[in-house]
Amino acid sequence: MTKRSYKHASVEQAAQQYWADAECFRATEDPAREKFYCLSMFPYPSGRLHMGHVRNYTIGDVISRYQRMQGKNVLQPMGWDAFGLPAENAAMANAVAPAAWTQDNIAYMKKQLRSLGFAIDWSRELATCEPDYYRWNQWLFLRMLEKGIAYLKTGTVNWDPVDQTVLANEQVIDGKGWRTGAEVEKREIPMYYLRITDYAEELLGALDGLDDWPERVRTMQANWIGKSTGLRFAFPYEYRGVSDHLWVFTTRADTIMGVTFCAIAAEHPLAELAAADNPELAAFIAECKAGSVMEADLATMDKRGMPTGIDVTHPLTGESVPLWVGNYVLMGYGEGAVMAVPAHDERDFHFAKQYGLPIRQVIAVDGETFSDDGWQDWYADKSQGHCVNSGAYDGLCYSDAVDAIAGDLAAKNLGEKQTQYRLRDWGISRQRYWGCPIPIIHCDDCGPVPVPDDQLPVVLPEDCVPDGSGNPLARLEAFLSVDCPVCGKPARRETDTMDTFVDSSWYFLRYACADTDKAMVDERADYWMPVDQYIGGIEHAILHLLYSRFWHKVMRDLGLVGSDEPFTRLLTQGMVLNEIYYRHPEGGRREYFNPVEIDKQTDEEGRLTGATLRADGQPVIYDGIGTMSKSKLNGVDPQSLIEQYGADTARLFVMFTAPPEQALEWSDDGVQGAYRFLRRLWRAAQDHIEEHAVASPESEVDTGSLDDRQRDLRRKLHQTIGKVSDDIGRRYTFNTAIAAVMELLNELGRFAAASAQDRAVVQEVLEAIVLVLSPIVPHVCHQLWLDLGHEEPVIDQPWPAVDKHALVADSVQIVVQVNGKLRARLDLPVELDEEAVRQAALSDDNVQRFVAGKSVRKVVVVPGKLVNVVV
RNA sequence: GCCGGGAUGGUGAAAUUGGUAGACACGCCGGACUCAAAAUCCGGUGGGGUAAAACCCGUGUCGGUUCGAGUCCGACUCCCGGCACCA
Repeated sequence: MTKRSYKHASVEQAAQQYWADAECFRATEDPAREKFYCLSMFPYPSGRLHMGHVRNYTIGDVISRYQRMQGKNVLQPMGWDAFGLPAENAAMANAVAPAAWTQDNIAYMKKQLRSLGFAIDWSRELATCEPDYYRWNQWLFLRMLEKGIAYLKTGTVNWDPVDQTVLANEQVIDGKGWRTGAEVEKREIPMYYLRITDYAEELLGALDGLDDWPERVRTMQANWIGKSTGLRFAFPYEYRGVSDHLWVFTTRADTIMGVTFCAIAAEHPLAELAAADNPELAAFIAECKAGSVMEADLATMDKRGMPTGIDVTHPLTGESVPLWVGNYVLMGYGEGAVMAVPAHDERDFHFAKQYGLPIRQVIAVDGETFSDDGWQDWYADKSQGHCVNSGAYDGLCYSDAVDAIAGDLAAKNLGEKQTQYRLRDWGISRQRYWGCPIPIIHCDDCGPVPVPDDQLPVVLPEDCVPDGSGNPLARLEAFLSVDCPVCGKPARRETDTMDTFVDSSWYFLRYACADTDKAMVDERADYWMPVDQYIGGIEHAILHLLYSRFWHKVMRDLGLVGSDEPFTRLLTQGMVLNEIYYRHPEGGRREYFNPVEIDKQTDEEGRLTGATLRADGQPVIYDGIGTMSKSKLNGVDPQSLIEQYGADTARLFVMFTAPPEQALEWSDDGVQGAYRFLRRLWRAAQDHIEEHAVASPESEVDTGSLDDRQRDLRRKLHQTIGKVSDDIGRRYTFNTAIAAVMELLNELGRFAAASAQDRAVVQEVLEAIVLVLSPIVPHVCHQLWLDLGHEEPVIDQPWPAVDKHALVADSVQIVVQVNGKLRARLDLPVELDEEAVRQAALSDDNVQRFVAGKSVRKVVVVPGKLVNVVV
């Protein structure tokens, strides 16, 4: 029976059946073997896979299968980041419990993942919404409370005054509540925080050791931690007969003599005090409390302020300095108060111009003239210049001035040098239902009391349907009512749940020992950890990856894990982007539409002029392109692609279309090409097998008696093996690896096999192609490997080796340039020395045309590559 | 606003260490096969120029370094990601 045509459905089903029956992907701890832990960021079960998932998990699968062929003991697990806001939104929209919605989604998406043939050990599957998992969030939280790493303080949240509920940043659109359209307010509430700032120094310093992380991620984390050394110092003041100090922090102590005012946040105690008998100021402070808490909003709003009427005293000059309330000063940073030096801080400059406050130059740069008409960048450049108008400090450079000023303030007990971090402690309290309950009981007599370990887990009731106004747990008496563990009196449970980043900060440890109910992690975690390769979207470069590092170090300090860092090598996948369309009905919430439902109108140059919803023909708003997300409904479901072309084509296409780190605007142009390639490979193999079987197979290539054609093909083959090994193993440029194999297959197509030796070479080429493609398109390679005459499956084969003897070539192409412009290409024997190459280049006819009549100033020879004649 | 990244043919992209710009594909054009279509195969395809070549121009914009710049440096434009409660 011949297998003339490629039937992806049956090929893929058979391969997947084989892997399942043989339990190929079940990983077992084996200290004798080198382990490789390959981890992809687990998905949020939003409903269906989107192309970003397919890309992410295909990358992980290619690396896993490649490492397996390198002989490693590979673990590739999968699970579900199952708590989160979209489940509550779905509950509101469809009146279905988040738990049921989430379980349905998991079941569907798991089926989709299985159909893609990923080499996943499903026996370790977990979901963060299972009590067996989240009880350990609660357990570790209690350990953190004991160690003082977790603590209670107030934090600011977005408050919807109509729904009487806390809003996520995502639910605030243009400063208004997404459902009610009401103007959002800030509100202070008690929250639990984790002292990530205690680990700031280690989190920063250890970035240097993460050599196999992308440079950009390390830079972003370093900037996020934002270490700066500066001066914390005080402006003494007297107000209503009380003497006190206004403390501020600055990194520019050298400009202290240029202070012309100070500014405090609206929430600063001094502002409240001053507002007590100043209705205008009270109104302004109330105004400052409107709007969202998002930093992007705070940083882009109009800078506004109002004087408090209080004067503070400059600690060095004794001058009176007016104190303002500024809407741009954040209570959460530093002291909630800043010194303002309009001449040398751009924000202060514009604020001073707006309110007519004095601007005093105290730094000068030779050759530059200061003018308060407009801002110039050198005003704030601390790398040049010296102090002026600064009395005793005149002439000093930045660092000398800072030292001198810090010394003088320290002598007066009014200041000290301080290291400051931009990083803030991690607030984990969420006023939401679908999350891990915070294990605290509130007692009128005893205050907040930790739930005793033997009462864990605090199980989240699963039959609630949130309605958008507050947390349904707060109305659930069966959950709320509990006796105080300390005094036994009736008390109430905490209703806040944990930030879902807690769930995702340690799930990779749990995969190593998902079945234990005795402990959070056991000794198997130390076999698999650290993760050798972590793969996930670049959008997680800071928060998730920083929180995980922090959590890991806390667990290390509690003696639970042996490693310092969780992820050895990191690959940050570029986002898969798609167009975004929405409508915004008057007074209602935004309604998004999937791009496949949209008809676009363009002008003759292809520019978008309008867009309408196909269903009703009415216009929709185009909102640019952006990441595929549940909330913007612009995801592309891979299902139809898999059904039409098969998993291998889907995998090949996403890996071929762009390098993994690059962002990708979604288009399925080119899927045909991937499918065509697999069919060509299939037919090339089947044609060969038929012929080979008929004309007595001579399976071994006799490398001692090759003709030129055979040698050329084998050279191309071994060049390709070398390139693909480097592209997959080191560079992670899967697209160029695939292109190299395509070139090889094209060359094979031009090779007419006549003799037994020809067919042996063809067999060698086909086997190598199947081996190197098997991590990318494992199903078709599984079948072809068997068809090529092997008993053992390709999954258990070692990666092919380069035959260095096959790479040897007689001639090399040398490029000849004249003044850097290409003028000739010469095929020259490889053994030619530099002088001979120079002569050959100069004597070329076309080179002569450009050299004739001019004098040769210089000849640059790059051996084996290029000659550049400079005239 | 701040931090990080990106921009190369009609399209996705390649060029790994400063050394041939556009590999490999998609699309399109032409041809073969076919009663016809699909599929498949062969050829062409950055722009200008030529009978064909030669040659000229060309990697977001402007400037610089270099024998030589897509690649390095400076300034800018636009797009994407993150900004602590989307995950």
